[in-house]
Formats: sequence, C-alpha cells, structure tokens
Amino acid sequence: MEGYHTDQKDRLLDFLGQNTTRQFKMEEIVSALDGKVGKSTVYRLMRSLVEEGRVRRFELGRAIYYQYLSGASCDSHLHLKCTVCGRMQHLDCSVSTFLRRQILATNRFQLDDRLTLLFGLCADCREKSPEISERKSHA
Amino acid sequence: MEGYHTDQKDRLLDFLGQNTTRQFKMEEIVSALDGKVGKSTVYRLMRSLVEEGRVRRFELGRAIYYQYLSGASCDSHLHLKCTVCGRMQHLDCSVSTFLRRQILATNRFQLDDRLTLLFGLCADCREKSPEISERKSHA
DNA sequence: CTAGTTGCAAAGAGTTTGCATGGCG
DNA sequence: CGCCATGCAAACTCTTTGCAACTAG
Repeated sequence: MEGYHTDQKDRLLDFLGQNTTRQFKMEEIVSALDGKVGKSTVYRLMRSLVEEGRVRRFELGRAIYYQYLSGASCDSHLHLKCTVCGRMQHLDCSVSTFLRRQILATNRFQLDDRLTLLFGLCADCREKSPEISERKSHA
Repeated sequence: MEGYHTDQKDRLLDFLGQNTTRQFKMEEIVSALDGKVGKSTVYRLMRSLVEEGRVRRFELGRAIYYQYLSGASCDSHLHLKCTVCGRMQHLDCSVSTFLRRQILATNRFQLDDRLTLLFGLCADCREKSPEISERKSHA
C-alpha cells in the first residue's frame, strides 16, 4: 500500500488487521467500512493488496462446467487448476479420498470437494516454463 | 433433461457426449454449437443438467479475499478454511508436503500452497451441525 | 502546487428473466 | 390444440473505468 497515506487506506487496513482469520466477500468489506470508503475505492485498494501479495483473491469470474463421468460412480474428487494455462484436471478418486482421510485424521477437518480447488502448475506448463516452477511458491 | 425432445437439446447433449473429458466455459459451449442454440437456452439447459446431477458447475460469482498469514514459521503448508465459522487453520507441514508429493506423483501437478485454500468443515462445526456434515458431498 | 486518490456514475462481462413466438406430442 | 421450449432483449449482479473534484506531502 504505497503512495499517499489516506484515511480510507487506514480504515481498510484496520479492518483487515482485526480479522486476519476470515475471508471476505466484497460486500462484507464495504459494509464493514460503513460507508466511510467508497465501493470503487475498496475495489482499488483490495486489488493493490493482491498485487502486493498481501491478500489472495479467489475468483472464477465465469462459471466452468464439467460432466460427471460414468454415472455416480465417483462424485467426490478434487480438482486441480493450472494457474498458467487455466486448465483443470481431476485428481483421481482414490487419491482424493485418501487425501480427504488424511486431512480428517490430522485436523479433524472435513474437506468439501465441491468447494475446493487446488491451484498449481500442470505437467505441460512445468515443462514449458521451468523457471516458473522454480519460484512457484512466491507472490 | 426431461420434457420435450428438441433439436437444441440433441445438439447440446451431442457436444457434451463427444467431450466427456474436458470442462467448458459457457462461451465455449455456445460457440461450439455454432449459433444453432441460443445463449439463454444453453444457460437453461446447462442449469437443468446441473440440477439433474449430470454436470457440475464451478462458480464463485463474486470474488473472495483472504489474507496471507505472514511470518509463518513454515512457508509450505496448506490452509484449511471452515465454510461455517470462517476460521482458518494450518495443515501440518509434513502432511502438506506429503499431499503435495501425492499429487505430483499421480497427476504430475505441482501444487501451489500459497494459492490453494481447502474448504470444508472444521471439527467444532461438525459437532455443532452434524446434519451439514452428513450431506456435505451432494449436489 | 502537483500528482496520487476518491467517489460517482457509466461502462463491461457474465448470467438470469420476461415475454411473445414457435414447436413437440 | 395446449403447454413447454426457445430466443431476443432487458434486467441484474459484480467489477472496472472515466473523469472531475479533492487532498497529501
């Protein structure tokens, strides 16, 4: 959050600082700021925070559809989405189930496959741009 | 896809039947149907397929933001976010590493911990609302 | 003073809906 | 023939952008 120091930035940063463990929808942030910061300003500030790597934004702008394969044999697998090419692939059912059990066992956390999207680099994109896969866990 | 049998339904089903392993954005479906099926019809048909459980739709209509928890001792662990209480917890480093290796081994997909958020129900919320955890993996 | 920042309103992108027309059975 | 399905355009929702007014340094 470079640039000038303004009241609006203060308020937003304050709010975020007091809620480090939650995630927010835009409308929640805006209403929490109680009309003190304009909507478009919040959008702009949030975007700059994302660009600075301080905040992560989940978004799929448009919907994505995929078919359930072979009936209802497996309706619970995870999805992997490549951050470079954008393509999605399925994580094998048995592997998904295995991971789900792992997480349940270690954290007593019940994973929701439907909501969860795993981001990363697919095989093709790793080959094409090894330098990206090097620094993959940075902003 | 109950109701009347129409040319539009045929075309859409044909297209999907020939592409069972891919996922699509709306515009791809519409353009693949080459103007033969109106956009709103495709929306309607896709929605009914989703309701029938034949297709899954990924969507986040609106963006969701969350903050990177800085200064973490271990920079390679996954985050679990409870969809009910909103709280976030860390998945143990060693477990995270294990999962990452699993996914790399099975799908040659390099998971990005920084970008990935796992959604589901935390232990507390599972206890409080068992009915939610029952039906969690359905459409 | 000057450049970055803000807020309004308008523009965009994606999706849904109202309504009259047209097609299935 | 009656009802459902379709297609167009308008409505909606969320987000971005243009622009004039404002403000930090």
